[in-house]
Amino acid sequence: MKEFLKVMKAASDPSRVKILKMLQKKVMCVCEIQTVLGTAQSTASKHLKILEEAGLVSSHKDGLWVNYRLSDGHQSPYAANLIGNIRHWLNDEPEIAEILQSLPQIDRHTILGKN
Amino acid sequence: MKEFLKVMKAASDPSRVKILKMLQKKVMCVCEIQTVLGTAQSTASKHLKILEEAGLVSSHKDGLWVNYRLSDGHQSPYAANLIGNIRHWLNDEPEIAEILQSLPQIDRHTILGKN
DNA sequence: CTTTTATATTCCAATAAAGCGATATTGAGG
DNA sequence: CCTCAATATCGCTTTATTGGAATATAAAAG
Repeated sequence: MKEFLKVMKAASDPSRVKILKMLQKKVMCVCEIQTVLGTAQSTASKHLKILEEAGLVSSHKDGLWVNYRLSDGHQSPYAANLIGNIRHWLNDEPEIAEILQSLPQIDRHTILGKN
Repeated sequence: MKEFLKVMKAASDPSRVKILKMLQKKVMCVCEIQTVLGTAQSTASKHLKILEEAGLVSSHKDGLWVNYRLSDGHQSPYAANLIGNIRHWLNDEPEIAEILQSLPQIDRHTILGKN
């Protein structure tokens, strides 16, 4: 039950839904996600933690960066189901479509004015 | 997006999940649900409202009683999906199994010592 | 039209969640 | 080592959510 509730709870916040939709397009680091969401860095990091603990997202370090990607769902059948469904859900929501369109311009190396 | 969030939020409370699992077995009135959950009447009523607004449950009056049943999901594809999946989810959770087993003994006419 | 019964709603207290700034951690590079 | 960059965690405030008691509504029965 707790496992199920974690997934539902993780999926019931707009910022986290946006993150899931972004990660459906590409692997991203925290600073990229933070930029797209327009939140503080700590906020983005916390959302990612919640998603990861629900089994919806996985991370792995690459030097200073932490890359987040959609989970393959092996941790939780509930997570697996949601990951599969959300792929074709919400794509027509203006809020989401706009974000997805902006993704190609988001690059970790140009975020803090480097390069 | 709001529609999706409503469904996820409705499904992220243990009492509401229990209600969904109960209604999978039979149509129930508020006082029966209240009894099984062991909560105040207002609490049960409020949970049912949240479930109904998410499109997960529907109600219809029968005299003084209000009968609640699982929705057919036509209001929301997200609700429809959850209703379909939850049917075979969580059945092995002790917390849920116990409730489901107790359902046959629950009857609105005997709840307040009447009969 | 008053009373009773099942449910809905309102109000309030307690708990949880979200956001942010500040600080801590961790890894890379001098 | 010392510093810098990316991320994580902590402390705090604001806002939601939950639960129950009390009250309101609505239908049935006298």
